[in-house]
Amino acid sequence: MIPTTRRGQQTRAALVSAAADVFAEKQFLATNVADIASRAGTAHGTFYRYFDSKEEIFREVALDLQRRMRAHGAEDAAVEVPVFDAIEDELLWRITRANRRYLAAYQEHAALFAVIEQVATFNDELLAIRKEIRRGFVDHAHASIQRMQHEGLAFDDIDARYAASALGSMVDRFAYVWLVLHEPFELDEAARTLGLLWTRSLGLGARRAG
Amino acid sequence: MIPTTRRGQQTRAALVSAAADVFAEKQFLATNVADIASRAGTAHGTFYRYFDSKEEIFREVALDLQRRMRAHGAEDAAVEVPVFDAIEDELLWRITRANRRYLAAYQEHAALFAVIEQVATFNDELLAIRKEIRRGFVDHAHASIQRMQHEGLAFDDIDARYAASALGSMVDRFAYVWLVLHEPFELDEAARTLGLLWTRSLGLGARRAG
Amino acid sequence: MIPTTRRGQQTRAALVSAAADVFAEKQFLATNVADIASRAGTAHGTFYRYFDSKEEIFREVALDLQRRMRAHGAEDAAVEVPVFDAIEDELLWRITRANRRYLAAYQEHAALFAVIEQVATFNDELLAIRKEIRRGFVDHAHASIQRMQHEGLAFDDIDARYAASALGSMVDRFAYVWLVLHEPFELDEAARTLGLLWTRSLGLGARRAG
Amino acid sequence: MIPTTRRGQQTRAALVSAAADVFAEKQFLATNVADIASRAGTAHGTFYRYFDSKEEIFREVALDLQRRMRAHGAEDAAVEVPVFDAIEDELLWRITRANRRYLAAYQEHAALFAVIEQVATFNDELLAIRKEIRRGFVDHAHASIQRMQHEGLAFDDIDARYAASALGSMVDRFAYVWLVLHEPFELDEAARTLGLLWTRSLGLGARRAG
DNA sequence: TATGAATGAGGATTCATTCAT
DNA sequence: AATGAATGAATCCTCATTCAT
Repeated sequence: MIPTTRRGQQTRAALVSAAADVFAEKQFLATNVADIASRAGTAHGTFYRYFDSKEEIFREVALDLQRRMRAHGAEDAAVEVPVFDAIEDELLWRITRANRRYLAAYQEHAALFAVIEQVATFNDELLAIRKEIRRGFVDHAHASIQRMQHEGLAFDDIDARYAASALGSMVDRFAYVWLVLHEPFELDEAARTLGLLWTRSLGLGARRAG
Repeated sequence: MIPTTRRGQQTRAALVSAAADVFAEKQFLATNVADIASRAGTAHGTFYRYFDSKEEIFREVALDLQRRMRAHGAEDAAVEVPVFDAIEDELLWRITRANRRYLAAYQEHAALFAVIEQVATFNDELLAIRKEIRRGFVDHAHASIQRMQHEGLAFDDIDARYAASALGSMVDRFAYVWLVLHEPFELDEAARTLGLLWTRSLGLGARRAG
Repeated sequence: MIPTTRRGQQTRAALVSAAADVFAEKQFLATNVADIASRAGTAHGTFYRYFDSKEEIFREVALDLQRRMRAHGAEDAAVEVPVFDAIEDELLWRITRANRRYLAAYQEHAALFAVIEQVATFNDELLAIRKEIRRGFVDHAHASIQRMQHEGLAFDDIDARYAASALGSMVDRFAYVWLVLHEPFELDEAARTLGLLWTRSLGLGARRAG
Repeated sequence: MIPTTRRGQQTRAALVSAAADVFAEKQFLATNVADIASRAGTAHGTFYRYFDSKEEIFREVALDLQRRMRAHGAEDAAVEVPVFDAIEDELLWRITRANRRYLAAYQEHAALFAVIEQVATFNDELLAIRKEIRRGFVDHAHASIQRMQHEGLAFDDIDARYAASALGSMVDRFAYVWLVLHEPFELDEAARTLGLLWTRSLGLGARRAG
């Protein structure tokens, strides 16, 4: 339910914000509505004025994150592109930058990503949102690979959809292993490596290392 | 607790087997001990003669799977290696085969993998087992990449550990997206594509598509 | 609380009217104050400006119905009485007409009667009102029977109070079974049958069917 | 759920018995599961081993009552019938006895009847049970009246179904008014009066008071 | 060893009512 | 007078685990 007065809006926002914190701290299962309400400084019952259930507020938190990630991507797109000698250099630069962006966003919200990952394993609606977050990344890759294949810049003996899904998974899961499972990696080196793996696997950087 | 009598051993085995079925069907959270016991044809209380908790029997089921996967890999290693013209051909063949093996195992036990993935998000012990299953795959890749780098067969401008983790994630997550999230892929094409992406990203198949 | 301004009176009336509708639709327990307020087009809090509780507004609705039923009876009493050959004919006519009136009123407000019946089972005040509605009918019958016994028109081997209660119950409960429990009956036939049972049971129509 | 061991059966029986007591004392709405469990001397959770909800145990209590009433009727049917001068005398005797039986049973379980009446106003399943209890009485009356009409013992200008329902309602509601609403009546006089009203209304005792 | 009954902590949700604006 | 936000007590039900036989 959406409040009409300023006071209501503040309360609702406080609940969403508190929920994001608590979910990040205690994950989904260990979080209970009472935690969220008390963290937001409201009565237990007030929660139910705005949300029907713990699932619903979680959805809101997850959608917020999705929205912020998209906004993040857009603002970042305004960055000026340097001049390159070769098209392959530019592609490597672009891909590395996109991966870096994804990793950085994951890093910033790692705890929330971890919970979303968790909830997606037992809640279909959240699974859909999780897939949605992923899709933006993968669909974009799919289109890029197809374009590069047409332009003779990428090997055309592989299926672009398979490749996009696999390479998307590579970045996505690498971030998870790094930031949620805490295997020790480092942002710049990760972005560089993933960029190289990505471009070389598609053939973009083929002559470079020859 | 490990039973001494034959009857006890049968009961215990029946519980583990029933648990694997029920966990695969209803995931971890929705499964309750009563389900497992009744599926095993024993009384509810009997469960606690052999296991301390739901977590413990799950651990056993997960370890069983891990054991079977390792056995699978070993038996498969006995397959005869054909004669190749070039070392790159052989590497592609080996890597594709390893990936195919992983995908096939995942396919066979997809439901259980999905549950392990779920439980690993909120249970540290299971997370360790999950990492263990993953490590076999990734450590092997790490060693291989290092060896290939030393032998001049792979690009040496990337960190082998980063690459192994990333490529391992690629295969692992691809399997999840395919078999748990049900994006439509096909085993042979998947193994072939993953093999090509893997080898090319490391430089092994560089000349091939030139 | 009774409002002084015209606006207040309108709001209060809107609440009572809305309450009657909602109570008839959802019975008492399933009705909540928010329903009534929103049906009346007022804010939730406004309700409590005029009524102390859900019970209180229900009492008002019930009393309204009682008032209307009495008015109904009164207006009906103005109907001209035809000329009869025998006193028994006239009594049958009067009793049938009274029963018909009660049944018709019940029919018109069946849903509300049903709720009153419900609330009377757990609320003493409403039980009193329910009895009140009933009493008008039964006391009148009691007096009539006594008079007829004195005049030799009715058997005097039965207690008028027992008989009045029993016969009142007969009509009252018949209406409930018909209109709330939905056993299929028909108004005219019902009024005729009840009238005959009533008069004969008291001896008024004894010779008639002999 | 039905227990297999003696111990379980005792617990279940204790719960049903406790429920009957508590329902009779506090009616349905004010009764909560905790009351029943503690009255039965069991833990709260034990209740749910045997019953899914408060509604379900109430159904059991109500069905118990229904069963006992039927048994009551049957055993009573064995009473020897005296010799009468006239058929009307015998009918009056039989009807009075049946009414007395119904009133006595109601008297014995008045509190439970009251609750069943209550629950039937908001629970469809209980309403069905309530109707069932009533039906035994009314159907029997319906058949009797038809038979008496065929044999010329009862007026045939009224519909037997209407009459049976009305007269059944008369007895049923009289009992309620007496034993639940506590209007002061007395068993023997009530049975006598109801018997006379019943027979005379149908014409059976027509000459008697002539 | 097996059985099935008993336990009781724990958490979600509702809604009549009060309060601040 | 009206609004709608806030309150929090009350109660149901689940289920992992323990116990008595």
